[in-house]
Amino acid sequence: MSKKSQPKRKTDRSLKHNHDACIQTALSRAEARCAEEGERFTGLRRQVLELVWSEHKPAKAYDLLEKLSDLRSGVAPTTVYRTLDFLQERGLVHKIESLNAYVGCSQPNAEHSGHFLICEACSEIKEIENSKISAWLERAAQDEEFKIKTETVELSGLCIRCQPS
Amino acid sequence: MSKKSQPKRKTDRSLKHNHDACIQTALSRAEARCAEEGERFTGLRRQVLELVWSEHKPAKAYDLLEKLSDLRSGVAPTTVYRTLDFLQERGLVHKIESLNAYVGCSQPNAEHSGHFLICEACSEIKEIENSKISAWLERAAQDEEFKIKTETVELSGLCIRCQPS
DNA sequence: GCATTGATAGTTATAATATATCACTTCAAC
DNA sequence: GTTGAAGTGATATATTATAACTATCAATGC
Repeated sequence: MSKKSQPKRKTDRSLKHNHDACIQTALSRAEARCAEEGERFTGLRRQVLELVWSEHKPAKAYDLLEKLSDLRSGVAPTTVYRTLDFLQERGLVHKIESLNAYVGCSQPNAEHSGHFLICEACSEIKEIENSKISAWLERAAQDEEFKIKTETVELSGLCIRCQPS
Repeated sequence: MSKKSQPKRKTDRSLKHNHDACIQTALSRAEARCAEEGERFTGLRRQVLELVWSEHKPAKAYDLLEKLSDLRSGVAPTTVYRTLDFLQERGLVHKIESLNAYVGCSQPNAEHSGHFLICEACSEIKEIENSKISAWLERAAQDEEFKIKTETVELSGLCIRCQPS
């Protein structure tokens, strides 16, 4: 509600970034990605994605449901799950399995699974773009002659801001 | 029910191993581990662990509930979840987050999180003991100065037996 | 023995998460 | 403007998980 001007101080990562810009970028990318695939980026889909992106924290389906209900009528669980599925299939959001919750993806791309750092203290989630991880995991799977299709990698712990100094 | 003698042929990994031995080993280890920690390995705990170990496939809580009901009376969801929690805390079972299901752990040890290969075709789960994985992940997290406490690593795909040749 | 106490298990109720199914609407292509 | 597919609404229900309270068991000190 009161997402207004962000602080002037931006000297370290513990301070707020320009999150409105974050959201706008995500929405634009989503729009582009849907266009590429010949899919419609409807009002409902935009609203849900915007809600998911409202923080860098996992959004629970039923919380989205509640917030979405303030924006439009006739919202049921199906509405939310269907839309999240659509967004997931296009790599626009990821499901965090260990939390039963959803986060926006900054690298829209239906292929990648996403690897996450989840802070137990502040709930912030960071998607890590470490291309080596997939390579490593594939190597490990190779030892068992296993063919990976999707990777669930969720690392819980403490982010730098929440670690006792 | 009909888990009797295993096949004589044991030339490749696609064939059954001596799973009864598997279960017995798991139970003995569990017993030992509880003793170490001064915890009681009660009949209920033994039964649940045995059911979890009945296959190298993830067991759903409500399936365990049903099977457990055949073995004793007064079984409710709480019974199962409570017992699974106990077993999890001691590293005797792992929860597979992406499936909401549980598997037995062959390296009873409260510390390790477990890394899994999950076959989408046959459902078999293999826990991989690749100590390098944790090291790699920690290195990746270190880039973000993130302190990992628990790792969820679940790789879905096709095991060697289910890959089209 | 047996009373006390903490751990274990039973019981009931309900919360949280997710899917199935069918009907109605919208939109774009023809 | 008709039509067909995609999108959304609406209702019902399935699945997964926890809360809160009670009863029982089992180890311990007396």
